[in-house]
Amino acid sequence: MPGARPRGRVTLAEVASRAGVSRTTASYVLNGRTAQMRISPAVEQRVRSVAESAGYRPDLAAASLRTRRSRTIGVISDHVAGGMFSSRLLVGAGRAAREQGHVLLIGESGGEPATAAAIITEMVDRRVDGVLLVTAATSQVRLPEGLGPLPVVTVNCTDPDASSTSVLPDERAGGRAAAQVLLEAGHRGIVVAGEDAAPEVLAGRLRLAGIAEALSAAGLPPAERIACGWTVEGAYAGLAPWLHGGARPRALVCLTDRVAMGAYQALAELGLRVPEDVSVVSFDGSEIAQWLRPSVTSVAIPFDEMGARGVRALLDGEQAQVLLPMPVVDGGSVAAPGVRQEHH
Amino acid sequence: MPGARPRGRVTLAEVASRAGVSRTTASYVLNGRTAQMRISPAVEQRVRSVAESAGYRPDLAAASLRTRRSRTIGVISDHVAGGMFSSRLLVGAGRAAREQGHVLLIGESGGEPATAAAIITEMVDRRVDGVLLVTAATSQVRLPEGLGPLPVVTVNCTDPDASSTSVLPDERAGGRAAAQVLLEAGHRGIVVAGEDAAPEVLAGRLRLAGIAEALSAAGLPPAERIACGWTVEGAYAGLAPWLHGGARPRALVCLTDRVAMGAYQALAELGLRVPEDVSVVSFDGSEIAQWLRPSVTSVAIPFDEMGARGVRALLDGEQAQVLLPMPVVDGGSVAAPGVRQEHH
DNA sequence: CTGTTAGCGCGTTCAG
DNA sequence: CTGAACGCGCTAACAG
Repeated sequence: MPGARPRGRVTLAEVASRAGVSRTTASYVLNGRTAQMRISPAVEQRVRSVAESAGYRPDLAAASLRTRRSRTIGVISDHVAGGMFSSRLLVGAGRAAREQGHVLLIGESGGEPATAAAIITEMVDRRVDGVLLVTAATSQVRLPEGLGPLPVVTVNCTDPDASSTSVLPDERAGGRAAAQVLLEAGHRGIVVAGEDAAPEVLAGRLRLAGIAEALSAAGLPPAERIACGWTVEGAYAGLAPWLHGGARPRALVCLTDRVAMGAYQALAELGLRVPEDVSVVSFDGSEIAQWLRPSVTSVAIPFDEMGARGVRALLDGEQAQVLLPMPVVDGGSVAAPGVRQEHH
Repeated sequence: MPGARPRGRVTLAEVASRAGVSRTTASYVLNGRTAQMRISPAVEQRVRSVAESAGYRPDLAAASLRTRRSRTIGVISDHVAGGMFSSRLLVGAGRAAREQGHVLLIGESGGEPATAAAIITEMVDRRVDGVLLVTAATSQVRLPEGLGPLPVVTVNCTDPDASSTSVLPDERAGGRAAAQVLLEAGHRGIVVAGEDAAPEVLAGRLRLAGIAEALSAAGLPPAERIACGWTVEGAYAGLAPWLHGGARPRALVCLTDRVAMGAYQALAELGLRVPEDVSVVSFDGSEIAQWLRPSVTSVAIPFDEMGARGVRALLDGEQAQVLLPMPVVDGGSVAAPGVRQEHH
């Protein structure tokens, strides 16, 4: 059929008239309500094929006006979009949203409450169906005002009252897993490098708790702690003097991959090899872990999955605190204590 | 005034009636069309204050139905959201969009044309005002179908006909800048590590061209090339044998920060120090550059700015190929050739 | 049973 | 400065 180019958009009225039915009937057919409306299969078929061949797409603005829903989910984050790998959360969330015909509206506050408030206003104005409140670091956040009765799921964070549904990595189990990797390799004396200082950041605390649990369960004393922040520079600055002072750890748990990178630098400076001299395990499962030489075994934050689960929880109206497992990504940084290689 | 809680939303009709005017008048006032409609200042003031105190917010779905605009921008990317630092583009784009009362609708195709098509459909259905087509790597892309007459700005990429407005980093000038840093430090023999192989990736080619230009302008012969991909592993695997074979470069340009990281690993293995033995400059300006020890001087991709410029170009209807400067982020990886430190 | 008429939702805008 | 129509899909009430 020549000249049948689908120029412009086709309205429901047009589909209806071409199919020789009313808008109402067309609407019911296309929304799958033929059963309760007892519409004849013949009519249904006709409407469907017309809609199909005309490339009919409902105008979501019009539908939205009526239904007060927009098939749109708002994602409000502090530093997720710009984050090194937390941004993967957006990928998982986007995929899950698309599977249900939804789309993501994003807004990054940069940690500014005023910006967050502005973002919320914009999203509410656009009638988002729900909001994902996301943080780059596992933490507690106060639910911002202005969301009204909108469904909210907090991802990688909880609010103080734990009143909302939340999706979090199981950091405590992750901590146990990290320690377990070293224990199973035969290590006994484990040193932990990293900070738990920032009071609103939960990850450090929980990871430490998990490590402590695993050691305790194995009948071992608590691990030695080297406080050295969360960063590459901090880790190097904290560990280098300690090592220069003669410390010779055999097994090191770094609380983030960045700390592991700083640790590698400090160890290399002393000529200590991974894993021959020191076994290392870290957290986050970021690309950094794989880039180190040898790659470091890391307990991964499942950002992708967190985003997807957050969206599903939102759309399915789930009411729960979801704890997602943190998979151990094996690297080449762990070995049995074996024979200690001596050199200077 | 007690009990004046702003429950639910206030409609324009309500504002109008409270102010004792028609919806029309209220609409004109709130849209700033008082001048052309010759509305009295008194009425204007009254409407404004009522709207303000009632916390009036227009229903964008309704407005959208009429105006066919949504104050929403679609961002369609391949691997930006999950990218290590290209995700910063979303931050810049979001900020610029918000400044103009717009919001970002994102969709990541993962490089799948089918997914991209689905995303486009969803965005068109939601009447986005325009689309930012973004790639994580500087490249050429064919404009996808289905966008119809929607304004499109390509960011970090161009289409083969260069028909659309595009925003790109000035990779060629960046290449010149990288070489310049080494030339100004007094280096003459420069080696380039990295790949230009992938035909659709422009960055490598342009960076190389810029480097060649700078060397040529300085009356120097072309740089030696070590092809070793774009990755940490690739760079290490490519450079280590070369160095073991006795090569002793004094100045190295790495085509990405990841290559620089691999280069550092290979250099360290040979006991070659940066910058005493080898000066290193790289590209991307990612966080990796700062984490290396010493941090590597890197020619940065201004992702943040690219996102912002892309949005502005879209909203202002700009028609041009924008080339953004790539700032040199100084690190501690460059020194004068000076006295060569010998050791093994 | 099968399908239609009619009005809603809310801001915008043309003709008064 | 106002009345009324409009954009488009949804759905309660109703007729063939």
